Amino acid sequence: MAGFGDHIRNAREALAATDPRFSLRQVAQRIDVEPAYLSKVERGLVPPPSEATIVRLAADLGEDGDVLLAMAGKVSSDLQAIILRRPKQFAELIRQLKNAPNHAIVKVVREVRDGKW
Amino acid sequence: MAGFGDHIRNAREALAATDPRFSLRQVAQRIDVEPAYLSKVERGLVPPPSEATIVRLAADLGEDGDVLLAMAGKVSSDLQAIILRRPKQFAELIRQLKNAPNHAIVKVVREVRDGKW
DNA sequence: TCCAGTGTTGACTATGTAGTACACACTCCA
DNA sequence: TGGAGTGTGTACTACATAGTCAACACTGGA
Repeated sequence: MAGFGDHIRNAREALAATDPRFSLRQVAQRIDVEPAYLSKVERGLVPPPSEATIVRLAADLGEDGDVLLAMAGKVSSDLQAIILRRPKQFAELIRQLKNAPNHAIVKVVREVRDGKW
Repeated sequence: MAGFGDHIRNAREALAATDPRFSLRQVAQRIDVEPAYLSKVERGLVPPPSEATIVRLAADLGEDGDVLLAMAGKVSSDLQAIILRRPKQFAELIRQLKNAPNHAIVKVVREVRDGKW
């Protein structure tokens, strides 16, 4: 398993290779945490940051917020809020899709988007 | 808004009306918390319990676990686990269904269950 | 050569979460 | 009439979360 820390370190260093603005210290400053903390996060010495910090980090590195949150074992709170409004319906839907192939979910998304309901 | 505490107090007292096994103390004992704590939970003096405790409580009172968790502002961790395996797909799906009418979600559930994918 | 910028170490802290422990007061019914 | 069972008030605790802060050692360019 790649792990949250490894992933963002790799992502950041890839960017840093061509752009000095992606040093650990400068990223830390932009996302408003101490360099020491980001260093520990990247090396997995501390658990992944809070949702808000992960989101800022994802934005800075040009990564997908939902995916980065997932690597940290978290589900975006805006998704949670949607689920919480209709817990029964969404619980059933999600459990139903547990073992569905990826393309099935994508297809459902498309159908809903195209208003086939 | 009804609130978590009010809801379970109502549910418990309704059961207690015909069955003495649903006194606050006896329920507390079965779900393995102190009576004082359950008392405070029911009156909203403390935040709702942990997921595990809510699940035991729901089972004891014959309530829907997902709904009770939702009233506590929590999404069941087994649902989270499903989402976390494919964060992108589920994030898109859920956001797409944010404003969909209830029957649309139910319909999707049915279609998936019936293997229309 | 020196210093600006780099990553890192170790100690510490504030807030939130999820309760326990124990005593108190009331009621009812045997 | 007194004891079993009821709900409640107050104080306290253990652990997790989400970081800060100050100081250290290394490196590359002016």
